[in-house]
Order: sequence, then structure tokens, then C-alpha cells
Amino acid sequence: MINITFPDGAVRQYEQDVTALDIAKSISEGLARKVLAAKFNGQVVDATRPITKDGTLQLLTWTDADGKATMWHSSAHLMAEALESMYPGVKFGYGPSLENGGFFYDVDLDGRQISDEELRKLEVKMNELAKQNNAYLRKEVAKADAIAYFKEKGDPYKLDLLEKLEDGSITFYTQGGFTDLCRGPHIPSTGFIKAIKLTNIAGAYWQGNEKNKMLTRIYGITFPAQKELDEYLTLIEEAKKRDHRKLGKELELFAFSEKVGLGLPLWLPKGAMLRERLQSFLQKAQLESGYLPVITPHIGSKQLYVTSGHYEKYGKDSFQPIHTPEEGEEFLLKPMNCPHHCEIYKASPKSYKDLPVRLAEFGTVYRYEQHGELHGLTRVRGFTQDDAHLFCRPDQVKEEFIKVIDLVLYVFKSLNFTDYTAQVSLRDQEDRSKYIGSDENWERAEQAIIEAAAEKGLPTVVEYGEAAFYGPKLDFMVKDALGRKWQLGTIQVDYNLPERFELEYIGPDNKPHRPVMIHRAPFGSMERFLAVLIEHCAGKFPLWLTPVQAKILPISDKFVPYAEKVAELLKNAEIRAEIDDRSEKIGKKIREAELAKVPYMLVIGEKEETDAKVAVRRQAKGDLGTMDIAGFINLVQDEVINRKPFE
RNA sequence: GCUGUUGUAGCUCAGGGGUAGAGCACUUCCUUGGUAAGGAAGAGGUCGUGAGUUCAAUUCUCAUCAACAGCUCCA
Repeated sequence: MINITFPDGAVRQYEQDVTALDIAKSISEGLARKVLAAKFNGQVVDATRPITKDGTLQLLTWTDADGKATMWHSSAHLMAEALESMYPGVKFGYGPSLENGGFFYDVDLDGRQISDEELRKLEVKMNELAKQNNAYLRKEVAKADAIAYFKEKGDPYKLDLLEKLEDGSITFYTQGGFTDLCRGPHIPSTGFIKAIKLTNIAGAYWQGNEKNKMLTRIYGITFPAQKELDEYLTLIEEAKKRDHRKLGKELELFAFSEKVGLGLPLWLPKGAMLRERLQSFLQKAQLESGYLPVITPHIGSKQLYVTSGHYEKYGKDSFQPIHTPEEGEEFLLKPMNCPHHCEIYKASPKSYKDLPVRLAEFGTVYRYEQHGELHGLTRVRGFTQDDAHLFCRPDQVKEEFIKVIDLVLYVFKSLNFTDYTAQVSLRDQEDRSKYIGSDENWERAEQAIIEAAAEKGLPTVVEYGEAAFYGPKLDFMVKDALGRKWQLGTIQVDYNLPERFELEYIGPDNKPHRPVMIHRAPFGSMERFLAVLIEHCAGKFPLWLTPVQAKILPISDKFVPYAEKVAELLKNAEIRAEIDDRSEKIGKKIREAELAKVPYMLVIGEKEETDAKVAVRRQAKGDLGTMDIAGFINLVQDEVINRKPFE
């Protein structure tokens, strides 16, 4: 008998070689029908794998991320089976599940193109095979036998993969007539897959190396019920509607011009208004938190970046140096603000009593991003960071971290981002040689970050080996209204730049000491953040940010003078309003204001003029009835002061 | 940068070897209308750019640029 501990702490006894599926059955048949895999002692395994020793067991279903991943991985095998039956001789590369949902398989179709129609046929075939409810069977194979199998089959990619595997650790999985080299785990049988959608086809190099052959990558996603597939498809549609590139054009926020150059966004008046409001919001919060605004030029001597080390590392990926006409001195468009800020720190001697020094700048930087990487506002070549650098003593790192976390959370709360996690990136525990800075300082900083995150009650994920060579960091991963994850704010400790720039402060011992530098940006980049914000709120910005808060709509030309009077009163109350004074019918004016997502529409006609009132209409909600102008101003101001979200 | 798809009016898109079309937007006129599109007329395009094939190219071919999807990259 063996002892199995469940997540709730309960311990039960089972026969040796019991499977997770057996255990599920012993609890309830309903549960057994949902178990996709199991986590035994922290490792995800087949639910059908015999358990030989004591341990903790968690049954994984569709509600668990690992359960989903297992099913998608198994779906990739199902697609491979369908592919093999439809295109005999197809060779298989790599077919994993994807973190953001779904799976793909890289296949070599010998130059054959797959049409959309064929993709639909492939789906039909997959459904057929899924209904056969074939079990996924695991088999341990000797390396020589595995090589023989794929030689016989003629699959060079699998042989390639096999080369790197050690004898004794090789397993095959077979379902129906398809056998694949695979570590697993898999779901018990294909019948768990009830709804299938193959989403798109793309090229991908074998092993991600562009010197290798380009394979056909087929993407798909599966679900345990048709309803969930439908919901997924609705979500995709909604994401398309919210695409910031589309909304940016429709709402006249920003534009691109080939003449200006790739990846260089042009902010139109409405977009600029939005961005400036966002910027002044953060500026105000930063002033209150003791930041000192600074301003630095857009270019810097090449020597500055040689000193910082960035020239060596990224020089080739930057815009090439520009030169002074006479002396031929080299300058770079600044790819980051920190070297400039280091020089500001050095402009005057510092005492330990001066620290921390918090230098903040909305600094525009230019980076040469690869052509194929440019994407709307999320990946551009010129962008503005809401940058700040905190220079502090090693013992102040934790306190500063807490303050930054407070600021970031205040920003998120104000913009209605309620779902976030902190990703803490620490050193590789195996190899510490690749990091700069003393062991003691790293230890201290890593501890400080972990403690700060814990004290603030942040949901935290710790990633070892993800730290930059110059220091540990904390990144904020935010989920938007559609549940998509974005990396927004970042806080990074840096031991490298203080060293390179020989930054110092005089300690109580009257000796020079090296300060610690913290880089931080709650938005990251204004461009990217606005892109995320646009998609998060579907272009319906909260009233305090939105470029046009109210549109005044006179019923006919006769009421334009009264409309102007109303506009004047709103302007005095710092409400951003525009008049639609065209000779159009009220229905049309309302329609256009609705489509422009203007939060408030003020309909003005004879009744309103006589009573000195306005008829208020709320976007997407409809008529709110008439109120006097002071009443409307109160309504708006209340919404603005409390930073209410749009709805 | 690599692979694939696309490029026609300000926007969304149709068309197709014989030098172009719709809807919306725009301009003018009529209309002054009470909560999501009033009517009429008009203007607007070297069909991304360059070359080739052809009697003839916006249409076919090649190159190039850009956008999109994916890969690789991201201080």
C-alpha cells in the first residue's frame, strides 16, 4: 500500500501501481471523466501512469493550466495523426502546446502548400479520429530502437531530436495509428477532445534557426466542449475589434507615414491629448513621491555609451552614429536615458544623507528594431519611456522597492487594471559567474525584492535565471479585459552602471561608497502602454483621460448660439467639449458621436434653451434625461475626480 | 533580417490584358429635422514604386518598398 496526499492535506491509502485515473474513479465517475492528467510530487504525469510510491497528488482537469497544456499537446499529436493519414510521407518536427492557448506542429510537407479548405478537411479528420477515443499509450524505448524506427519511417527531424536524448529516457506515445517520439504526458484518450479549430498556417525554421529548412507550422486549439470553442472564437472577434491599430485610426489617435519612417508613430491631436493627460497624471504622482524631474538631450556622445557598455552590446543594433560636420565627433540617438541620468547624479557630490536621489524623465529613445518586429504602437523605433532612476544605499533598496510598487499599483488602479502578477527574476542558482556585482549585494537585493513583493501582498512568480546580468528585477504582468497578458511596469536593480560610471556617495565613515541604481517605469513606454490601454478599454477611455468628454448637439441651426453658451460654461469648468454645428439631423449627430465613443452627448433644442438645461445622453447607455448645466458639470467632475472607468 | 499573404479614392472594399467602380467621408445646394444614417448634384485615383513581356499592362513576369501573419531578436 502507498500513501497519497491530496491538495487539501487529506491522506489516503491505495494499492501499489494505482493510477491517478483509478483514484479519480474512486472519488467519482464524473471526476474521472474530466481528469486530463495528474501532478505527482510536483511533476505532471499521465493520469494512466502507475504510481509506485508515496507522494502528493493533484488531479488535473480543464480548469488547471497544466491540464489545458496536456490536452493541447495531445491535440498536436491528434493533428499529426490526421496529417499522416491525409498526406502520407509527411515528416514531423516539433509539436508543443502553447502558453497562450492551443498548440502547433511543424511539419515538412515537401514544398506542398496547405489551403484553407484543406485545413477545414484536416479538422474534419481530426474530429473523426477524436471520436474513435483511442488511448494515448506510453512506451519506453531503447535509443537504438527509436533510431531504427524513425530511420525506417524516414523522418530526419525526429532523428535530429533523438541525437540529443539519452538512452533510457526515451519514450514513444501511440494513439490510433500514429506513434511519436514524446516525453509526454498526455491525456488518457482522444475522446476528451470535443471541439477543434485549426487557426492558421505559418512558416517556421527547423529548431528556430534560419539556416535550417523552413517547415510549415500549423496552429490550432481544442476544447472539451463546443461551447468553449464558440466562446474562444467570440473572444478572437472581440480582440480584432479592439485592435489598437484599428481603433487608433478610427478614433484619430495616431498614424504612421512611410515618408516619416517605419516604426515612428505620429500622434494626432486627440492621441496627443490622451497621452499628455496620462503623462501629467504620472508626473503629479511622482512629484508627490519625491521624484525630481530632469531633462536630457536626444543624442549623446558615443563615449557615453562606450562607458555604459551599451555600445559594445547593442551598438550594431542601434541607429548608426551621427557626426558633427567639422570634427567628425560621433553621437548616438539615445537608446536609453540611464547613462544621461548617471551623469546628472555625478554633477554634484553626494552624501549618504542625500540618498535616495530619484531622477525622473519622460525620455524619448530610439532603437533600431528589426523590420519584421514592428507592430502598431507596441513595438516601434522611437518611443518615450516614463523612466526614472533611483540612486540609493544598499540598505534602502527594499524601502524604495516598496514605494515603487505602491506607485505602480496606484497607476494600475487608476486605469482599472485589476488583474496582475509580479514576476520576480533572480539569478541562475547554478551559475553565478555571469552576473556582475558582489554576492552580498545580490543576496540583499533579491531578498529585498521578494520581501517587498510579499509585504505588498503581490501575487508573485519567481523565475530563477531570468535576471539581467546587472541585477534582479520585478516585472508586472497585467491581464487586460479580454484576459490577455501584457508585461507593463518594470523595476530593475542595477549594479553595473554605478560601477561603470564610478558613482559615489560619501558615507557616515567619510569614505566613498557605491550607490545602487534602480531603473523603473510603471508604464514601460507611453506608446506600448497606450496600445494596451486602448485594447483594454476598447477605445472607451475613462472620462478623466478621454480627449473629448462631451459633444454638444444642437437640434437645428437655431440653437447653435445656445450651444456655444453651454460650451463656454463647460470650458470654464475645464470640461473638454465640442459642438457639432453641422446642418444635420439629430439622429445622425448622435450616431457619429456614439461611434466616436464620446462619453456624453448633450442634445440641445427649444425646450433646453427655454429652461436653460441640457438633455444628457450617455454613450452606449442612452438618454439620461435633462438636467441643468451645473448638474451636468457636477456629474462630470465627480466622474473625473474619482477616475471612474468608462462603464 | 527570414518565410508566406496582401497593396485599387481620405476609409472599407469590388473588379480585371483594351488607360477604372461601390459604400462611407469630403464640397455645394435643398432641408431646420427631438435621441444611432434626410435628399440632390459634384469633386476626388499615373490601380505602392521600378523594370520586363505585349500592338496594348492597373491586370501577366521579375525586382523593390510597405502592411499583415509567423519565425529569429528586444538595453
